[in-house]
Amino acid sequence: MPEAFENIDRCDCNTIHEDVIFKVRQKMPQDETLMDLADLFKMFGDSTRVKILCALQLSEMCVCDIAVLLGMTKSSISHQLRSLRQTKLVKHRKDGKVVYYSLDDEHISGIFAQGLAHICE
Amino acid sequence: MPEAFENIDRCDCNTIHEDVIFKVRQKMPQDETLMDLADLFKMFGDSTRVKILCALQLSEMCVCDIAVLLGMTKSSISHQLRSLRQTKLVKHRKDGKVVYYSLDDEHISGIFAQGLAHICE
DNA sequence: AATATAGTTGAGCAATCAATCAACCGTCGT
DNA sequence: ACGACGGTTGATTGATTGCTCAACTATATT
Repeated sequence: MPEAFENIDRCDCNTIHEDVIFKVRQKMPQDETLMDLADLFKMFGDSTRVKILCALQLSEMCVCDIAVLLGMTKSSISHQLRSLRQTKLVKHRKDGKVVYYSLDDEHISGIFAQGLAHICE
Repeated sequence: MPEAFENIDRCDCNTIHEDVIFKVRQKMPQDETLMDLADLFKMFGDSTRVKILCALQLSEMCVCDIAVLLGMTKSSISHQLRSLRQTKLVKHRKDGKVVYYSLDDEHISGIFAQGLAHICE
């Protein structure tokens, strides 16, 4: 039994196209990469975070600014910014009491553009 | 009170940078668009769906093929394919008993590429 | 020192979600 | 007609998740 079918125990069906499975398995990125990719896109999969990222694309903003803009509490915004910080999508600088957030990745606008292209098909 | 602060009732803080909020609010895409965008990226925010999309990028596959490849049940794969179908990310053709799935969007590879670029920074 | 404001944090809760299970449909081979 | 197989579906369940609330830190003002 070739290595391509090592997972057959957890699967409830027979193999139909051995060649396809073998070829695809060889070319697939490794599991960890795809997990990281999913975790990244998870950040774009919530409307609040999308709005925050979209806003920061237009201007650096403090937590209060974002809260007023979206009509939400500082707390909820702060929680989301924490996630975005951990995923290295936003960065922050402190000026007195105020914490200013801005984008920390040049790929974000590209990801948005591709997504919008799909929406507006 | 300018219209830029119409949401101030749901917010628990004073406005700091009126000009920034006003400018950003004018340039932001409308709410519905951003909701749709989040719904799209939600599809990329799960490792099983990412793997399915990644596999279909390499070859057309039937449900059993994908199940064997990922070591999961037909049922769980079928459930995920249903979501991907509804979001117009994959299409299917039937040949006898077998249902073949393939990508239905040319932007997917672009989205993947941008995401991977962020991962591998 | 006292107060107010900007922001963070952890616990709790309701909603969302992905895998499981069992039942089912449709097509093929006999 | 029957059984086997590929695939779908709905209900259930355990886990994840986003917002709220309350408590807290830190900086600025008086």
